[in-house]
Amino acid sequence: MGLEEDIKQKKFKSVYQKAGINLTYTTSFMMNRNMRLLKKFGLTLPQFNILRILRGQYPQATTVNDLIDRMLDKSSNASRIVEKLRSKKLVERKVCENDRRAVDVSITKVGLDLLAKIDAVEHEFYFGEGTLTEAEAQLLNDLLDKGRSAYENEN
Amino acid sequence: MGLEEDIKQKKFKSVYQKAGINLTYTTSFMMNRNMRLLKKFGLTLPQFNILRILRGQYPQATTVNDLIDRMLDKSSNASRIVEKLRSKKLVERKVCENDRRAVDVSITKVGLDLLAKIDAVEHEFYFGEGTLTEAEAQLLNDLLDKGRSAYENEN
DNA sequence: TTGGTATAGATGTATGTACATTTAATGTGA
DNA sequence: TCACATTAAATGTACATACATCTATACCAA
Repeated sequence: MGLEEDIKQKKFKSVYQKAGINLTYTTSFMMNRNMRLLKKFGLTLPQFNILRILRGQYPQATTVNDLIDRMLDKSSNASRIVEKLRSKKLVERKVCENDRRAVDVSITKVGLDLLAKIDAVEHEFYFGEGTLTEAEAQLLNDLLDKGRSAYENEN
Repeated sequence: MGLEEDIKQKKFKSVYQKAGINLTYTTSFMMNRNMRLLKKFGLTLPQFNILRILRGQYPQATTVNDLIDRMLDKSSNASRIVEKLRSKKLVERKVCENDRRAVDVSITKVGLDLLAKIDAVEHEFYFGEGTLTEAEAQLLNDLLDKGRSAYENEN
């Protein structure tokens, strides 16, 4: 089914407008899907993203500021998400010794075990081989990078 | 700048994983941008999307249920967004005469005037000609449609 | 007609986001 | 050393989302 049927909009002003709306619709579609998958593991998407960043650094700790830098959605509020994860014992926080303003966050054994379980279904999060060929996926990456390239000075 | 530098992640498991993350990142990038543009007009993105749907139907009214059907993010909570718009005089609500459970929502003159102002900058919301060629934008549409096609039975 | 069910929408709750402000620690220049 | 700016993080507020539940209306079959 094409985009037109999905959102019940018959025509678009231009192929550019359609691409913009298609991007939003497709991403929202996949994110809703991923959210449902993660819910089975008791995680929300932003919680999962932070856990993965922490695993990437493990066994090093990561400050809240570093987390914000590396989150897909730059401006989200890492402090409160970390607190949620801490209350589930998935991460630990301790004041950084070198800079007592900063907070070192690290993933716990419990957190690592949970991520290991999610790894087993991780391929479900993305368009897979049955959907796009490798060349098509590469092309999609290139088009997205090229699209963003016009805005490099922003943000 | 490629995705790797933007999100400070050096490598991906596959081109599919990279495409998934690229989709999320790019869409979030553009939506943040659009949000900032809309803020100048006193609107949030979902409020803007609902106003546009209402204009598409104008002068016919649209029920809240129809709005939910046609919103890009299907599961959002239309009632409360409509109430925000009503408090700004941008839409009107009245109980539907044929079905007193339903609520007819229509855009007001004030709402139409506001959208007309936003139309003047609407091209800023999407990748434009300076960014992708028409053929590339079309290709992007095709890849997104193909990507979603594997999940047609869901939702 | 009536009793059960479906539907439209509103509402409560937990979570997250955007943004401004606050607090505490650090750095810096006279 | 000390005033002042900067930085890291937390917090308050308005808004939005996801989901469950509730209320009112409509439908439908016996």
